[in-house]
Amino acid sequence: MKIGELSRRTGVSVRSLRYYEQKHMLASERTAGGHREYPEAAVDRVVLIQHLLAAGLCGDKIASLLPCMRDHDGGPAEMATPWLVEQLKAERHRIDCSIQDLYYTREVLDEVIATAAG
Amino acid sequence: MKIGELSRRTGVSVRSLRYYEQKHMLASERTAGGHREYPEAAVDRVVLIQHLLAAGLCGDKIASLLPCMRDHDGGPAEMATPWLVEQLKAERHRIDCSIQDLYYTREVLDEVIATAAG
DNA sequence: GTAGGATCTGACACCGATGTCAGATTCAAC
DNA sequence: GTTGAATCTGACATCGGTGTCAGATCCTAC
Repeated sequence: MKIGELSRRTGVSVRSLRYYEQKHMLASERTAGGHREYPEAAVDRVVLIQHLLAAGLCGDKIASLLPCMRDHDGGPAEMATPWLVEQLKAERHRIDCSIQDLYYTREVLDEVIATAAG
Repeated sequence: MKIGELSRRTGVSVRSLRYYEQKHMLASERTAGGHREYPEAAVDRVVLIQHLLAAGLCGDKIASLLPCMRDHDGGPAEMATPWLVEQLKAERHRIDCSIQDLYYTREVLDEVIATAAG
């Protein structure tokens, strides 16, 4: 499919899709004229990228992580290097901290909301 | 205390403390010569601000939220306006979504880490 | 009084994801 | 063929929190 359709189907702007490609998170074939052509699987891929970005992973990490994931075909295309595994463990720890922080902040918000209501 | 000590005790840079003040998240008295002077309670306040910032609330929201919180003295200094309550509920929802996203992403990371280890 | 460390203000830079605009080119439908 | 919509590239802007630098001023210990 073309980039416009991918944008429509994922809710991600055309601009962002091009950015993902620039950062090597998303690949595309090219038409004779230079237009991007995506396979069906690109939809899931883009959704996944959005999740990872929302979780605070930067583009570079995502780019190196993606080939190490199991995809629909089964095994991963690449094995994570020890260096990458360390990075991912650090990210995992950061995420744990974020989760704790979010729970705490949600309680703070709840208290203020409750106080205003009561 | 002076800004340097507050920085040391909270681990927040002097630059950031001044920024918090500029955004009305943090108040200070001034010496005759213009130097900032903080009460003891500023330490907790700064820690709280860090939590809220880490949770993705922007400075303006935090500034309007803080006076509506219960402090050590008991009741809040101000009541949250209906508008603010709506904002906070929206933030709460955003936080819920973030938590879900983080759990999902953590699973993804775990899977890659496990695959690399196994 | 004086020296040196701390603080002041104001300005500019940075990051990363995204928006937006301009001008050129391609694609699809008639 | 032609035309209008879609896409291309490249550049610049934005946001918020923070880093950093310069030059001036203050505070404290001697």
